[in-house]
Amino acid sequence: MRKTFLFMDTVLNKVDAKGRVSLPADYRAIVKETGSEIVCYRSLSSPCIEGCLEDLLDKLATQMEDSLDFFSATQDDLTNLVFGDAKRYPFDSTGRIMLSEKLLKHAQITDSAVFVGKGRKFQIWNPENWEKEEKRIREQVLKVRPSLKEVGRES
Amino acid sequence: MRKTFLFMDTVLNKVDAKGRVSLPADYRAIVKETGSEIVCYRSLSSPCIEGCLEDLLDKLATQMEDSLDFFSATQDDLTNLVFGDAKRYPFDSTGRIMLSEKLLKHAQITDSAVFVGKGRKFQIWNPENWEKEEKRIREQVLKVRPSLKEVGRES
DNA sequence: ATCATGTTTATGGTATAACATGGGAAAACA
DNA sequence: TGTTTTCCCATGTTATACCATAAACATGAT
Repeated sequence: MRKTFLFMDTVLNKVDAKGRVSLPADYRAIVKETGSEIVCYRSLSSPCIEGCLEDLLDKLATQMEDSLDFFSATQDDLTNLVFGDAKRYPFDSTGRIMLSEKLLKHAQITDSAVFVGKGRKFQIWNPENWEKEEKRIREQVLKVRPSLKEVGRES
Repeated sequence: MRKTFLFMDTVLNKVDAKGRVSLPADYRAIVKETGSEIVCYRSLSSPCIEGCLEDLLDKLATQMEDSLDFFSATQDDLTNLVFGDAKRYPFDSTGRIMLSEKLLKHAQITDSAVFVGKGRKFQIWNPENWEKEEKRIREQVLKVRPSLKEVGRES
């Protein structure tokens, strides 16, 4: 069981009529090596699916248990929101997960999907939506931090 | 025995004339793997049934013993209510539990019920009531704490 | 570079197992 | 003995596991 792992890269895969899609091989390796499982839920902020290892949500559950008391109203709302939407998505022997209708609809995904690494988490986007989103993010970043234009150039 | 136990997802099941309802398969797996039992009681704050593993109530009892708020009247009353109301709900070979008239009435459940995951706990709602409740939570949470858009992101 | 070869990955199709749910028999209870 | 609860079988549906092929990739030799 390795200590560090990162969901990375951007991978385009097909989604078949049953909603099946191959989890990128690198992601599968992470699941195997950590012994955890993939959990997905609708992103609260974007029209995309978000995924992470179950370990991360378990950590969140423990934090909530410890920081807020058993009868807290805030805890009530939060846990409903987060865990009511999340669900395990195990992959079969060929490496595919089956996305639910709810998730596909939220992300406007029909016949193909883009996996985007985010470190401890990843996102699954409709390809056209992701193209726009990536553009938006790049422009936003350069607006806020013009100095980043120089990043990566050998000078 | 697995490392993490999280009640998740939102699943709609039918309730038959006898008050029987299938416990979601994922929940049953948790019960089997932990060797604990499902305990249900009327929610103190909402018109719904609340459930968890017996282990969790045991933890609550221990917390009350050890608490510096040993004489907190409120905590005391709340725990009394829970333990006075709680009861084991074992499931049969087909995976169904039989909800009592008391619980069904409190949650206004008749012919169908929605299981909502809450991490270490879960809730059982009348479908229409849950629809309203989910809407309320989403609006409430995003209004009060916009930063919660970041829930689940590593901080 | 180009080609050949073996390996991993993606994807379509299908068989199998698991699940939810209706119904009913046996057991417990009053 | 009537009522309730528990247990088990039967069925349609759905999800899962598995097989087969095709595409992508890495590797080494020419």
